[in-house]
Amino acid sequence: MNSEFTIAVHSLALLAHLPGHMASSELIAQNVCTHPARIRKIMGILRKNGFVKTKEGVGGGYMLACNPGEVTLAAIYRSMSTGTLKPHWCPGDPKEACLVSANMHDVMDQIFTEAEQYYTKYLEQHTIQTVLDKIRQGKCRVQDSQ
Amino acid sequence: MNSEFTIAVHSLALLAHLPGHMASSELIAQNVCTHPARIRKIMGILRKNGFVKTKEGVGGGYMLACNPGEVTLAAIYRSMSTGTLKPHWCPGDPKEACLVSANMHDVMDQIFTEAEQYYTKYLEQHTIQTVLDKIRQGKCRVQDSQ
DNA sequence: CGAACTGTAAGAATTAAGATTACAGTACTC
DNA sequence: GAGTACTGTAATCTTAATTCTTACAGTTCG
Repeated sequence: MNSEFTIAVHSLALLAHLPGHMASSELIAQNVCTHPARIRKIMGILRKNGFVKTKEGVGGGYMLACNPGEVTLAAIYRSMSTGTLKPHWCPGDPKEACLVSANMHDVMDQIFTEAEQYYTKYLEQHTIQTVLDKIRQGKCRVQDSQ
Repeated sequence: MNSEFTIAVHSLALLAHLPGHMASSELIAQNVCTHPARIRKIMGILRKNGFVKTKEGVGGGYMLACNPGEVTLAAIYRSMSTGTLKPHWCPGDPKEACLVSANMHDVMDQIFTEAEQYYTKYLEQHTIQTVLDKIRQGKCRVQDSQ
């Protein structure tokens, strides 16, 4: 799995956290620690799925377009990363005479797909809001350190 | 996630499938479609966890040391790949003043850990035997084709 | 028009995964 | 006890996935 799901959650949580619920790709990128172009790509997917709205041109950026308490991590995962849990490489060879070698790929594929459903079942329990709550009640580094 | 879990399941299912429940790393490697050295590495982990026994020397190889109906995929996953579901890259920066950036890493880490528990909960439902059953009832390529 | 944004794609750089090689150790057989 | 057929393990090479960077066209506002 790549990190697009994590970055999407981070970006949405950040927008929910900020007073105006709005930020440019550059600001989000700094917060996430990646490149603005990567943020724009991910926000494009979130826009197509209705989680954010885009404002182009001067003073533009991304704006939260959903209720943070209603959007689950499962919904975000589904729009970003469905199917990325299973490894890329797969064992066996369909042309083999041995049943195990010939059918292992299909069997494991089915198992990974069903396991992913359990995975997303957990993600249903979290929303952008609950993530934000966890973040806020987490240790406040700024005051702890120095 | 890399493919060690899948290969481990494949190897154990193959051993359970074979009459003598035994095979060399080279035979397994051919069946899985990978290199014998990779199989030996994975079988070493399975041996340390008691799933197989090793016989070195001439006529040696790996032998099933467990009841295929009792060993769940969850047990195999735990010994091979715990923690590999989460992406390697992680967003945010603990040194940031912004709470979201500072704490996102810890929060997502916790979420991925808990989601993995749901994932393995599904894997509890499968054993080497149920995988083998699926393989055997799957379409038999050898007779279908040609 | 020009400045400050987004949208998108191509290519480079980095990192993880997998393949290969090598060789020491073990056990069987002659 | 020498030779053969295995495993155990580590180092290195290759390939593929991920991430970064650059570039530029399109949009909006002053």
